[in-house]
Amino acid sequence: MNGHGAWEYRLESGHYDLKATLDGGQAFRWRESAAGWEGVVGTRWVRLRSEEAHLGVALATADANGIALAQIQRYLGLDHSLEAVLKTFPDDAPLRAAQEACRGLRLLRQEPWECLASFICSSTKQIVQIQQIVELLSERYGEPVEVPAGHGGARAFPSAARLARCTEQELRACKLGFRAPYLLGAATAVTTGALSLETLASGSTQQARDALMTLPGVGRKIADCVLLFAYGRQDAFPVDVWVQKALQTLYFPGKRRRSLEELQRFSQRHFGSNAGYAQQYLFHYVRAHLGRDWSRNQSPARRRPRNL
DNA sequence: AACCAGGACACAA
DNA sequence: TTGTGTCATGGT
Repeated sequence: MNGHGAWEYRLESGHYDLKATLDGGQAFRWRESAAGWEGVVGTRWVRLRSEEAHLGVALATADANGIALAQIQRYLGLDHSLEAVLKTFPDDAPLRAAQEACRGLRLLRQEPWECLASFICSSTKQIVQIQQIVELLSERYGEPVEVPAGHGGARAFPSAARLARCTEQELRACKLGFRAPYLLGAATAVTTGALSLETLASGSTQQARDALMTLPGVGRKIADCVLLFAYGRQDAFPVDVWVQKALQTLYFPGKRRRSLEELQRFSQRHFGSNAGYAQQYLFHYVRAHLGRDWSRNQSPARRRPRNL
């Protein structure tokens, strides 16, 4: 244990961009402090700090048998080679630029329920607002987890069973708005076993997608987010407004507007065996480096004015 | 102060 | 199939 009541470990990681990965729209509970990125993985408080070629990992309790570290390693996507993944990207200008701009960005492997619930809350919300919602849900309905001495409290993301016992009004009070009945319905389906999140790990991606899409509030995009960010399905390719604009502008510049379905098909055949990774690189690239004006001015998806 | 946000859904044509 | 209005809330 160090001087601040936490147990310190390390994970070999190569260069790892914690901000891009933990604060880039995959997960919503990580906060940066002076000592590093703090969050909860499962029922464990964790603080991460990026060093030269490894990650410093601080835990609230000793990890005698290495189980905690193994879980965190998996969560961070360290059990696969980033270098090998990037080599499978097609050699085109947009992806080269995205790779250059996103060094050290990785895909996480989150817990399915937390990921699913978070993205049900995500529709038509900015990332900062999703973070607020997810934090409110955790504060009010999550179980407390152990934290280092002198550290403020922390809670796990609430279980499906706990959220299923909430009323729609209680969820609306967490700023969910029209998404409240969606989350309630999904929590109920998962709790009763109408949908088993465990069995989605086996079977084809399409089968898992169909199963997820039976849940209220879960369409193609949110299903693909869960498949990619929780189940590691690289053939999932979530197309949100940003990715849609990125694909249209970078791959069909000045051409007629491609429908969502067309972009979906293009992505499947163009980006190869790690399409999901490419998607996250494009998403992060256009958001972080091209920014908001780009989305306004060149948006081919922008709704045309009424009365015209 | 408008505009838009890691959409889904019911409904129209 | 493809296109629209609606839903709730607040950041920029």
